[in-house]
Amino acid sequence: MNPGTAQQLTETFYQSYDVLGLASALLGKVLVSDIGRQRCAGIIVETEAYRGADDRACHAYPYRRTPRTEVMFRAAGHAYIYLCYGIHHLFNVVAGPEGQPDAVLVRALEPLENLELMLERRSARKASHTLCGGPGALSQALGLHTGYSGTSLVGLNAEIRIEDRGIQVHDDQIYRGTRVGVAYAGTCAQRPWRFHIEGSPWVSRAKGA
DNA sequence: AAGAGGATGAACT
DNA sequence: GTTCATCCTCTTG
Repeated sequence: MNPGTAQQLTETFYQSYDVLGLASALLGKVLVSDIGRQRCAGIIVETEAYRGADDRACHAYPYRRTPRTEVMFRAAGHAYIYLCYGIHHLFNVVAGPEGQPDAVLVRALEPLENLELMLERRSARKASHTLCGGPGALSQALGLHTGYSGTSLVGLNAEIRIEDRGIQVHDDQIYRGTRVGVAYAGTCAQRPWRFHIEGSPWVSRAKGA
């Protein structure tokens, strides 16, 4: 695609990867929120994969349906947003075909558009790696919250969407390691299902990461 | 009906 | 490095 143009990711894009493939394919893509007539955007630099079939760290393991996890059973390309520790709204992209409860957690963004609004939402004075570094932080910066869980990321009217703006990320630029904060998941915690752009200063610096 | 615990972040020392 | 805010969701009784 031409540099400078923005191509919204389609249903076909989301459907053409399994959850691990999508987690790495989303690196370098641009997460856009168009909420309250104000647009914010950031480049996805860190993700984690969660798989309902066999991953104890996934809320929907083992294919567990609850009102909250129901969204993960939908087709790829929806938002799954839930509340963590009573405070933080964590944004995920549903992956896999309908009936397969997989999702990609977006953990960090490089701020790209409308830094003013992000700073205001975060009560911050200047941009640093903490502005969008961490799943709760980036959701707050973009105005994402549980009220948007289940919404589609596809289509002209999507308030939350992901775009390809021609940023290339090669495989050898992708760091792969263990996920953050999933020690309770036993051996699943050792799976290298966390991905981030090597050397990016915008990656989260969570404990145990 | 009640209780436990969590895919975190901020403000401390 | 440590502490703790804060409340929803799920499990159990």
